[in-house]
Amino acid sequence: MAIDHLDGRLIVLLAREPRIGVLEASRRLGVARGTVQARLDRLQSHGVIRGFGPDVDPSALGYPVTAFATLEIKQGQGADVRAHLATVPEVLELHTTTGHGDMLCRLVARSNADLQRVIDRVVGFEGIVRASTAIVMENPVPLRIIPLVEQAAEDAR
Amino acid sequence: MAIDHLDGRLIVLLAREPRIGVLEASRRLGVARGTVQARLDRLQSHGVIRGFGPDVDPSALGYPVTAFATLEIKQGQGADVRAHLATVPEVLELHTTTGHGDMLCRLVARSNADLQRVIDRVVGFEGIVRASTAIVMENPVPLRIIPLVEQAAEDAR
DNA sequence: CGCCGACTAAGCATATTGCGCAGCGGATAC
DNA sequence: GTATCCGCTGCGCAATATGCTTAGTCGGCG
Repeated sequence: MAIDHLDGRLIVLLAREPRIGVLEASRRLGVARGTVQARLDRLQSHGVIRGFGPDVDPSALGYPVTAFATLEIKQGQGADVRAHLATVPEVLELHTTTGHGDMLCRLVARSNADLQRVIDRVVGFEGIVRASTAIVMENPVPLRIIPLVEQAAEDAR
Repeated sequence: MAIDHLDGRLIVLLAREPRIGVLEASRRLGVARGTVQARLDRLQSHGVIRGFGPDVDPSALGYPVTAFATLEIKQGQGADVRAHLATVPEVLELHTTTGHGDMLCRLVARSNADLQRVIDRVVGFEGIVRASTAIVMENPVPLRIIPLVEQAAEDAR
């Protein structure tokens, strides 16, 4: 779904100041409250905005180490491996990618030593042929969406 | 910061039903409103909960293609490359990782053809020696935090 | 034993929400 | 040209939530 300029401003506003409500947003955007409400409903029902879940920082929870693991899977074992990885809390996300029928997953751990435990648990499963892990040192660009929203809103102009 | 069982339940509740307010949360958890308010304040001030930003779906915005690019950087060019990548809206996140002074970034694009444009823009910068890209086909485990929160709350028990 | 921190329960003024209403363009179809 | 539709506005209403304060209770800890 395409978004227009007002949608873009609304999303950016909400991203920057999530605590504000519909009424405050309408004041900031200079439109009627009903308009903001209608736009929000539309954005949510169209799935552009999935929700407003709390943004939890794993490092504040005691998991300061992040890593990405590339997994090589034995043919035909994909579904089993997925189910296995879904049971590991430290697996924050999992993608299947082009390449060699591979998967890429994001892991967190309590320490570098703990990462070993996590990796052992991840790869300790029949069907995973090989895993190569890259530990994250810095995160210069944290997961963001604002620039893309602005781009999309601009395109619709 | 360690979280206790009530913190864990609160976070999970908010993650599952973000629209509920403090009062409703206190009803669901069976505790007083002031308690929920105090817990929330504490979680936020300690950075466990960074905020409640809208969860935007790039594919609904017209960017259905996701890819991960591993970048090899020329020595000493790290800072410049970071600044460059930060200007590309399609770069949703960027990490520096162990390995070969490498970086890993998440990209989105409007189509596979458009991905070529994005990659050209990403690597069209002096300082990037090589890039290898993996296109995401499926996302069996979307970015999640609930299992980790439950784990952390359990550990504190 | 006394203190302290956390939780409960209640109250109050204010702000926000969800909802419906009529009116008003601008764009579109005929 | 004109009828129609759609989105936005501005308003009002009752119901509800918020921010804040107070007082009382309970358990742990030095």
